[in-house]
Amino acid sequence: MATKTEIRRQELRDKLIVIAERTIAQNGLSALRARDLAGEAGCAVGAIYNVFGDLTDLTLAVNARTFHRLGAEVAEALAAAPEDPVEQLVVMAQAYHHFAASNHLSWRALFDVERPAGEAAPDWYLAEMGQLFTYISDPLAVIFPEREAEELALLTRALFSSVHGIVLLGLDEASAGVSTGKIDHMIALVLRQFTASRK
Amino acid sequence: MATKTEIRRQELRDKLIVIAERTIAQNGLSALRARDLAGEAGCAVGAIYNVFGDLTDLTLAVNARTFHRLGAEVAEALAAAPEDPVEQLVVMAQAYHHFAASNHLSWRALFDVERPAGEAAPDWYLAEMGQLFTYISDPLAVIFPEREAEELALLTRALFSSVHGIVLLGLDEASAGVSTGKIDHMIALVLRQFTASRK
DNA sequence: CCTTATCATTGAACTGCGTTCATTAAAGTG
DNA sequence: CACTTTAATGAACGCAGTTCAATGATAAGG
Repeated sequence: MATKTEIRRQELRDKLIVIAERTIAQNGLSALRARDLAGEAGCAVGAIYNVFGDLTDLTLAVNARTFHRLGAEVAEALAAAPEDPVEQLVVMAQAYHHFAASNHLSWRALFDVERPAGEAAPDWYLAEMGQLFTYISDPLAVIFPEREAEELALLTRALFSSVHGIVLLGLDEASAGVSTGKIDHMIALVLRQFTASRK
Repeated sequence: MATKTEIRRQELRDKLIVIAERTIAQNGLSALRARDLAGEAGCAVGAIYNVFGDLTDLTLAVNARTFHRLGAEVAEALAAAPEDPVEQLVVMAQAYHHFAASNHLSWRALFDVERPAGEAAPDWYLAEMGQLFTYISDPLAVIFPEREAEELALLTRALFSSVHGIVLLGLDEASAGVSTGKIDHMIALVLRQFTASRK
């Protein structure tokens, strides 16, 4: 067994993830450079490639952590939310917005990472995404008890995508000085209006 | 006057835009390379920089045309739509989806182009966007006659963003084989449910 | 504990990109 | 036609990600 080596590799792996996480959070995905990374980690550039296939793999490792933090914040908001299912949707969506706003560059890296066309998303992504969808579909099932499971699934995806779109385009302009309160307002407007007629 | 030169430059400009448009449409923004471009246009690499500041400027020129085509298709769909304002919204949103699906890589280039942080969007972008927003806010004003202008503007942006989000995430998976019909379904679901309660 | 074979680490070199700018060619002018 | 001014050229530059022959460390056997 190669314990010495394995331990060192694991330590380097962790160190690189921490550094990459900070770099992305502070300066964005485009600021992630192999030489800078090696310099900060005190290793050779080649060492990065002993531990990650390429920089995209490293970015995916960072993204997994980011997505996990996102899921945790949404779950936390849901736990503190009132019983009312509409309010739960609003609270979760605004938690999503809050996370995206407070972790803008890390959040963008979730979607800006290069993904080979037509390749399946990683398991951790599907798992976290499934968890988010459950948070949404549960209150939706209460609001729309008559709807079939299949249609509820479609509604769930549609609502998630809608909130995502509002946050995405909203933050684009928020960086140009548009108020963040308007985004929360739009989210609430859409969700409340969407659920105003429960059928 | 430098007519000879100006004509040549204009011709090169047009030729480069056509080539870049085709390259982006067929192989995506990342396939746009200065040397390939010069090779296809039969000019020197440096000539590109006599006519465009950089490749981003060229991309923006292509994007202006793409956005204009998008606006025209939405307008065309709206012209052929029924009187009912809800149906108009659905028809326009599905036209947006159809354009994005049929021009996937060109459509993505609209959003994937590098934009310097905190810099104002180009005029043509704001103009086309304003036009799209008008198409949306007109039927919305009919559906929600009680709402204030400010809130209607917010609703307009929110609905556009929602449809955009549904199309964006939907096409991501559509490239992995998910049906395009589901996207139309989600759009209709959201818009119909959103407008089911007119207050 | 030393020797040696195996494996891991290193960083200079390779490739590919956008962009520049000294050189060369063309255009305008008297 | 000579000459000045202006434009076009493409080799060269800088800066990325990635590789791999050379170097160093580790584990196994005596």
